[in-house]
Amino acid sequence: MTVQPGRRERKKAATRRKIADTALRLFLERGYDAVGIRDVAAEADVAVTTVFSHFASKEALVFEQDENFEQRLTQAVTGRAPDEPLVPALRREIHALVRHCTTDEAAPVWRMVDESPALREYEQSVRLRHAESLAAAIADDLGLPRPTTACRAIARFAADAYSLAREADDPEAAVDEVFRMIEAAWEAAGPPRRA
Amino acid sequence: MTVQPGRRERKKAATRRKIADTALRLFLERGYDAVGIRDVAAEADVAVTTVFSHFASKEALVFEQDENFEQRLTQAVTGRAPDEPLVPALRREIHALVRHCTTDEAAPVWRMVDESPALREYEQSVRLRHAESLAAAIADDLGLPRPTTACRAIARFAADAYSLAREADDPEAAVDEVFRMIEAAWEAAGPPRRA
DNA sequence: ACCGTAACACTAACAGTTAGTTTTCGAAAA
DNA sequence: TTTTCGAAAACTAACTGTTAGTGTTACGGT
Repeated sequence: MTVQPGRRERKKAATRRKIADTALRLFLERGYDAVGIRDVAAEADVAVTTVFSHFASKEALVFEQDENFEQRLTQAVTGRAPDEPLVPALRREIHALVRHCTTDEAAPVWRMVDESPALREYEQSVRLRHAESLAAAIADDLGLPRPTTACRAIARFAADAYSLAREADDPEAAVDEVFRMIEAAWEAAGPPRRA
Repeated sequence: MTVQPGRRERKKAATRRKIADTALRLFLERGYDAVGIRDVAAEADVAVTTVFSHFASKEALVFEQDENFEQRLTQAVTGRAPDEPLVPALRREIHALVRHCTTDEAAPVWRMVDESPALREYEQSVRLRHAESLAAAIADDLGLPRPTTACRAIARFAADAYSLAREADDPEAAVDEVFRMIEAAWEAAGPPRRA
């Protein structure tokens, strides 16, 4: 029985991790722009094409864990207590995510992102993808067949909250401030169509 | 007197326009990805480096007029009737912009944008820049020294409205729907701090 | 033991972008 | 007019991310 992933998949995962770790280390040591894909490949002892078979682009090397992020967002909606309203649950999770980004461990990475136009642009596209997933989760939670404009709007607003908070002097306060606005927007969007 | 721009600047502007027009024509004829910068340069009868001295990137060739767009947004705030509230003025302008994008003249360009990941990503960064300008205009309108988080949030929400409307089945209705939410968010953001 | 296939390597190229340098030519001083 | 200056554009030549094409290895199921 192959309950655990076989050696093949373990090796693949190991290669992937080695590439990602090496890349992040080099980026932080020498700067994102100063490190080429060829440098990463050489240091990780793999071929350039192998890097691109694991990651779609150079920027993707930095946002390796973004699926984690996405799942936390959607689970904040789908996995919340039955009696907890939607928006506060979302607020709590975004709070946690923002706090996580300001960790000493994660801060240098985000500083690097802020300093590189290419990475900033890529992060936006990642955020938009997350907003789409979130919109789908919200629609599902409401029993809608597919995301309405209101669902998508709230999801984008939440993504904006995250983005603005990261740039604010007091990130946590910014989350609260924007979420007061989102709460009002959500109520104005009309009744969640239940009962 | 050199009231009108001299021949030099006219030639420069002509070169710029020729490049942009040629590029857009080729992109629409053959598809964005199928046309290289070298093709554009050859067809416009300029050197490749000249293209990049006028436009920062290949994508920028498509969004040549984005400053126009930006000005219309900010002027909707700064140039509105003295008694008109902020959000409705913004709503009107976004309405007009969305309508403009669905014009027969502009539609093929936007279809091309929607089909190219690179262009979509670039458009997001343009939109974010516009949102920043808009936030600055809003802050200025309120007499604030610099954009608060609430200003920036409303500006982003407006940009989201534009983006969502473009993707919606009924763009104009989508603008109205999202702006009902924005209106509520704006009121929840607290009193505009005057009087 | 054997075969299919997924992972990876290698080569070579393409496309966007930039640096460095030189030529052209309009604009204003002389 | 002539000279001179500077910006615009050309040309060359590269660098970098990315991909296609083509083998080679070694795991996994038979």
